Amino acid sequence: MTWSRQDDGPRRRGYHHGNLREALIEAALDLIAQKGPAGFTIAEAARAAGVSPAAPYRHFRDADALLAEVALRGFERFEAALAAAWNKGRPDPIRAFEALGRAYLAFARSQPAYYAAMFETHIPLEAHPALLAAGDRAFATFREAAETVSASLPKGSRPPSLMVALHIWALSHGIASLFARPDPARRKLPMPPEDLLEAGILLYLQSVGLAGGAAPGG
Amino acid sequence: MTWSRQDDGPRRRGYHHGNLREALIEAALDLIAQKGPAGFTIAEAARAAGVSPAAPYRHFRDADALLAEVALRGFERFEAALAAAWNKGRPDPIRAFEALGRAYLAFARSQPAYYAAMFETHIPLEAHPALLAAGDRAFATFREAAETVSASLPKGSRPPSLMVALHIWALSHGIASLFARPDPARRKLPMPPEDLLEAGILLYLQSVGLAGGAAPGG
DNA sequence: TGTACATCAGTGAACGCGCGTTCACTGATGTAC
DNA sequence: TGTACATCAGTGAACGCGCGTTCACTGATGTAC
Repeated sequence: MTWSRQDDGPRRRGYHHGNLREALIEAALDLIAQKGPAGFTIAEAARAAGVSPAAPYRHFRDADALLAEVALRGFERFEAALAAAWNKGRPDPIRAFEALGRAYLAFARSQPAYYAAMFETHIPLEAHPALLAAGDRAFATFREAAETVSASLPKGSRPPSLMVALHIWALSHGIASLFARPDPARRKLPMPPEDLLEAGILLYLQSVGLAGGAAPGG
Repeated sequence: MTWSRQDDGPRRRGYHHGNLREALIEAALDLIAQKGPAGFTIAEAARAAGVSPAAPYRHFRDADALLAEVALRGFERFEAALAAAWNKGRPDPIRAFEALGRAYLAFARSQPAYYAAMFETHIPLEAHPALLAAGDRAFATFREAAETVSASLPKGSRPPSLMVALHIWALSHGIASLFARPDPARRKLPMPPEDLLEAGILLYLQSVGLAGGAAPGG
């Protein structure tokens, strides 16, 4: 027996938590993952953080403010994941674009709590400009990819790169939401969602003259 | 002054409501439209229907059962709207396919409560096979459209019509969810979502050889 | 280095509220004869 | 056509519960001097 602490439970702490803000965000993520974005309350997050129900109000005005913070961090991670996948267009722009799409699905699959906070909480974007901006930064990777790919064409025949970016974003988002999210309401597919998306991106890029090669079979 | 009733409020009724099941579904739709799918309770729906809080339990086991019924009806209406837009491929398959996409967006725009119940309530599809079936029937219109359009190509060069249907469904769903739904979290576009989707469908169909003509500008 | 003090971050008790759910009940409706 | 009776679809009161939020408070931390 030693005099040092022997605690298994949540790190014993003094009167002050020391890191409550972070702990609440983590707790919110856990709760969202378990019960969906609706099944989360300030009180339960406080309980999970081992703190009185009044404590969270020192850090967040209300539940929406906490959710908005979760969504904001989600967008930041999302942006990082997308940028890493795009990898400045290496090894070549078409393959990097496909990797970008796969990263979208991978995020929806592996971070369903973030994904739900980002896309299903109906937080008014006008009231949270930081959230809107973070979403735009994530989308910027699609824009950059579209521009890079587009630059390979002669100037006169380039499709509007904003349109290309929006189309591939929407396609990725649709496949992620319908087929990739780990959710009891997810629909089953006779193929991996990744394959479906990859084929879609390739076909689409061909149609705007940005990729050659034969259409992928299925 | 007459002896006939003069009531403005909810139709005066006797001890029995007579149509409570329907009234509860309508009330649920209203509540979802006002506060999102989470801001709906059995108690409030009962209140809206002018009935005691215990009455709904004669018709629905719990809130989820009521929500599932709303989603089911949503899919039925959705299917009807999509089938009407497709109109058996008239005037010609390509234009009918575009009309199908527009109908998708129109539904998301004009029936946000149904749309939310159908796609955001996370009702386990395995526990509600009727719901899954209704969703499949709605999707069947996309399949039919893809098959019809595909049939215009010589047999050897037809793309898999299931793939085509899934791609256009996902694209429609992504655009509807991100840009078309009337929602405080909707993102703004520099163009009508309908135009974005129409261009996307046309480009995609071109890429699989199913539509000719120049790419739409932007 | 020590001390006084301001500020910060948490406590815990309390409140009103609305929800889900149950229960024995009762009024209305439908049906057999 | 009438009557008895079963069934159905509501009532309303009650319960326990957890949430959001507030309040005066207090322990801990940081800082000025």
